[in-house]
Amino acid sequence: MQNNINKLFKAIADPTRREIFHALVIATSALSITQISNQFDMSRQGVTKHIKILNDAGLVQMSEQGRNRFCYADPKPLKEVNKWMQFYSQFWDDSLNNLDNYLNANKNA
Amino acid sequence: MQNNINKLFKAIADPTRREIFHALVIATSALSITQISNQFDMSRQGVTKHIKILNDAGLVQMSEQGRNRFCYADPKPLKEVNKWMQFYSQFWDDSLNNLDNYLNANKNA
DNA sequence: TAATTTAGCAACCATATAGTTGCGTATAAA
DNA sequence: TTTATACGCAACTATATGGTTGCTAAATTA
Repeated sequence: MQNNINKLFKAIADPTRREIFHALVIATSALSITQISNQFDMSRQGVTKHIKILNDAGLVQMSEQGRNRFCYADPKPLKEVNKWMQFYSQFWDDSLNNLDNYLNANKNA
Repeated sequence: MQNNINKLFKAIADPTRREIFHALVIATSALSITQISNQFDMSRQGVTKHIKILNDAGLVQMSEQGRNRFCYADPKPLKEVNKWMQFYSQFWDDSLNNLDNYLNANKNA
């Protein structure tokens, strides 16, 4: 359906998912779905859906223990996003990259 | 409706928008809507919508000249995404950040 | 054994998203 | 002046998304 980088960008596009991810990153232990839900003003099922998307993107890993499913963050896939951005970082402070120059190059359009 | 960082993450979440943005970044001149459309298998209106979202996120700037609207990329807002990621980068290669450690910390859950 | 807790699954809902077509209008070219 | 081009606006469509509730089953606790 979708390749990894697409899943990744989609996963971090939602603010609630970024919050859940953040909560897991700063947590000192893996958290169960219920534990995560308690931190958010949302039903357990809502959280479960977000967790699934984060898991599909590789940003959250799971470990089943009895009736619990402990979740923990794995930020490694973000390296891919970082790689994507690195290409554009060369233009961040590029003063050539401004209106005048672009438009001058476009005189005969 | 949405703050800047949310607009930004949403804007880059769509693969077509990332392609349009990329095309503008590597273009040697600003491109009109029609010129961009010609590079994609999509209607002009479809491209216009994507451009609007990129523009709202600050990733694309516009300059009207007669009947043309020239678009050029502005990667600066991506700095914000980079800032977001920097926090998590400290955990990328953190060997403590693995299943066993998390679960050990969770023994009495 | 009975009650409680954790969580999955399915159905449902409202809204957002990604795309289209048709049409009108301003600008530029013949 | 007529024709062609670039573009915005509006309406429409299909599907994705973010959320809910209700139910069932498995695991744990009393």
